[in-house]
Amino acid sequence: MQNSQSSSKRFLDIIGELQSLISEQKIEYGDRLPSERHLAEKLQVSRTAVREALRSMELLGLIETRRGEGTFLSDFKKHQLVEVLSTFIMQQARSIQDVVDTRMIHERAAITTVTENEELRMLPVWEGMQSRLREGESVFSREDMVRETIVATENRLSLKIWFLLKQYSGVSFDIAIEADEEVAIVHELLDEMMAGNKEKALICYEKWMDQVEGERRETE
Amino acid sequence: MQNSQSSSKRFLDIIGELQSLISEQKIEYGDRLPSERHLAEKLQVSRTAVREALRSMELLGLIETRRGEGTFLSDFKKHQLVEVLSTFIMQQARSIQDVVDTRMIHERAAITTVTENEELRMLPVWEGMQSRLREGESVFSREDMVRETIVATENRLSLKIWFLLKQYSGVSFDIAIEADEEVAIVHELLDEMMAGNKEKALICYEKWMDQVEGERRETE
DNA sequence: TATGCAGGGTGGTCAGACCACTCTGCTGAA
DNA sequence: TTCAGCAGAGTGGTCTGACCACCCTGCATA
Repeated sequence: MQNSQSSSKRFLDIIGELQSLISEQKIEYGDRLPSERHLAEKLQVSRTAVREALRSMELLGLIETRRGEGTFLSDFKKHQLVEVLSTFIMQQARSIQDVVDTRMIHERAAITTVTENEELRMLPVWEGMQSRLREGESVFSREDMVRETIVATENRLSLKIWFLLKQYSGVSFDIAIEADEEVAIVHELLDEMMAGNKEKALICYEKWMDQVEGERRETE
Repeated sequence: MQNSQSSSKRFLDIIGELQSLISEQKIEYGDRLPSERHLAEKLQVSRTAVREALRSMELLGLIETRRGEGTFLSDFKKHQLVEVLSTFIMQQARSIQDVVDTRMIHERAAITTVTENEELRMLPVWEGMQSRLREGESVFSREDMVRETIVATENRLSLKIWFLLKQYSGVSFDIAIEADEEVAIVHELLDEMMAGNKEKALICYEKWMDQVEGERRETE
């Protein structure tokens, strides 16, 4: 009938038709969709098929169902988002290097943002980190350091993406900063950040990451 | 029974049980799952319910179904990823500003990468852009300019994320670079990039974005 | 006027049936 | 003996019709 998968994947077609219907009828986020029975009749398929499509959409957060009330379009325009993300995820074919590179893009951006913003530089969290470093608290991990920096930027989207990439890249990130050398580098990084030296802070970051990378290779 | 949604969302429970079953029985990626009928019997639910769960998982790319053969566990370690993604997507709570900021993070990173890499700076695409700018070709849009820069970095993941964010941010990006002022800025940006002046290139970029932002506000 | 109940609509679930497809193993012909 | 071809079992895909649990509304009753 249409693309490669053709006969199979009817529920994907139904999802597509639902999306069309939503845009045609200008259904806004929070509005109610037609009932399952009406949809089945309108699309000329069984209620079973409609439900399979709806459940999938629900799992993706596109819709929300309330028994006795109906099915509602979730707010936000997540549709394309989900679509792109899922194709990206499903295709995989992603070289691990891209994931690492992209993760570092977000990390560098956070360092830059903090370093260039005086208010952010004065946050108590940095002092806390340095004292924890000095005292050699093993609870202070690489992940903590980077995460707090991104948190400080207050860009929660970047934080989410970073978190996701971190899991993906499979790097042993949840490791305490203990080795003297590493402690020194991170200390320097923090110093430069708090001093507002963007270039130097970034250089420290690169040094740090190089070291982490070297360590990873050794353990292979 | 369990969390807030309780009675509703049975299919979510089923998904959970399936995941348990998969890990218990050590089903590897590519292996076949028990048939829908067997699962229904094992989990003591109807085949309908099992199917709704399976279709959801299929849409997420966790499994793959082949008529006449069975249901197979997809490869890749998508599970956590999808989990993170869905919570991220479902929660929304995303301010549009975060989206714009994050998009710019990727754009700045691409400019930086190109500017710092001599090989990338020598790509013919930049010359082409400048001549197109000079000749005032309206086919040359803001989107083209930025996209090509990210393409040049060869980080396809970053490109995907950028593309996604661009769609989201709702900025009129598919606009030709025509105004004299804008042409001049982009020209300068390209010049600085090709000269390898990272700082100046980034300053140009900020100038450009400020102008685009100002323009957007005017048309509101 | 205010309370409470009944009915209709909605999603949630189920059993059972049939179809289309794939694989396997048996049967019969070469 | 070998191999082509067919039949059957098993699988996902779809549909029907039914019942349940729940929510809302409006009407009847106190």
